[in-house]
Parts: sequence; structure tokens; C-alpha cells
Amino acid sequence: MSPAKKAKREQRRAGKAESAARAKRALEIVERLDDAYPARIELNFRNPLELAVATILSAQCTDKRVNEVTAILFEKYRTAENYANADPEVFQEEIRPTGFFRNKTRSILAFTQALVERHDGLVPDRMEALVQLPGIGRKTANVVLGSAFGEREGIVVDTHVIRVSERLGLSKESEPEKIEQDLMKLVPRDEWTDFGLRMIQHGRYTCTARKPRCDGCPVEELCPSAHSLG
DNA sequence: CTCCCGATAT
DNA sequence: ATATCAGGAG
Repeated sequence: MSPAKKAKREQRRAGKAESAARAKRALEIVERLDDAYPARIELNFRNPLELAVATILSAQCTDKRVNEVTAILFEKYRTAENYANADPEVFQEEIRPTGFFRNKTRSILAFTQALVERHDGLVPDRMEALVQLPGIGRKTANVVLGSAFGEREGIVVDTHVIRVSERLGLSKESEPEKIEQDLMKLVPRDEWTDFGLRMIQHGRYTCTARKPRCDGCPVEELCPSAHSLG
């Protein structure tokens, strides 16, 4: 066998070992997050429609504030028809504290109008249908699928998951879709939904954006960034 | 890539 | 002062 071919084979072997080590480390991270955080959504909701609306409202806003707004909102708007027929001027004021209120009003009214027109007022339980709806991107679709329907079509990749995945070295990608693909390869499908929820908990309370609390972090030993961060 | 919104933590 | 907060559309 030629030296060149031999070197190539050795390189492949090393590559396999490396990816196996990466997979093992990922599973260890999954396990530790499982012990450290509840797989819990902090947005309040009682059905898929409420979760979809709450998730749209949650963009660039704390869930605490979203919950304050939806506590009142969900009593008035109980069906997709209720939202679809709402006066935009009035609705805008009702959700104003969540910020981006003009865009969110447009999104929610267009979303619910599309629900009435295309889906008999019901939130669809398939990714393909959800992302066709105005105001619903893949992130919101994954939230609704995973936590309202118990589906396992993907992993929620929001601002927290992007940051934590990068810091933990679980993905070197910058686009959310590609990060999601990397995570789906590393995490068992049964864990997809809960893993996303725990990554968000971790990002909110420990691996925070500004000043991460590496002391007491459940995955500190497994984190390549632990030293360079606070 | 920018824009949308304003409160809050650092 | 300014980066950030469960994003999506143009």
C-alpha cells in the first residue's frame, strides 16, 4: 500500500475517533443539563393557540412580561376568530408592553387570519404547515410542536440555544437551522424537546449573555469556553 | 443585512 | 452608555 493511501486511512481513523469523542461529550452534557434543570416552559399557556401567540410575543421580551400581558389577553381572545376579527389599534395597545408591538400585532392578526382561512381556525401540528403561516418561523414552530403537540420534529434554537451551543462547542455554525442540524445529530431524538427547554434554562440562569456564572455551572468541566468567560 | 420597541442588567 | 431580552419579515 502506498504511503499516501496509508496516511489517508490514518486520517480517517482519527476523524472517526474525534467525532465519537464529540458525541460522547455531548451526551454527557445532555445528562448533566437533565439533572440540573427542569424541562419546563416559563410561558403560560393552555392550548396550542395560546402557546403560539405567547411565543410570538416573547421576541426580545422577558417571558415574565409576556405572562403579565397574556394573563389578560387570553381571557378576551379565546379562538383564532377572536384574534382575526380584532381591531388592530386596540390589539396593539393590549400587547404594547411586550415591545415590537406593531410588528407583533401584524404577525398575530395575520397568523390567526391564516389559521381561519387555511386550517379551520386550528393550529396545525406539522412543521411544513406551521412555517407557511405568517409570523411563524422555525423557532416558534418547534416550540409549538414540541410543547403543545408532543411532536419531535426538531430542536428549538433561540437566542439562548445559539449562545450556549457556541460556548459549549456543540456547533460552529451561525445560522440557527445549521445549529439545529448539528444538535439533532448529537442528541437522541427522544430528548430533543426537553434538551431545548433545558438549554434555554441554562442560558437564562447560568450561561447568561453578559456575565455567565461559570462558578457552579453544571457543565463547566465540559465547556471549552469556561476559562475565557467570566 | 436592517428594522421593529422599551425595560432592565451590567 | 449599551447589550440584551424564548424572532421574523423585507
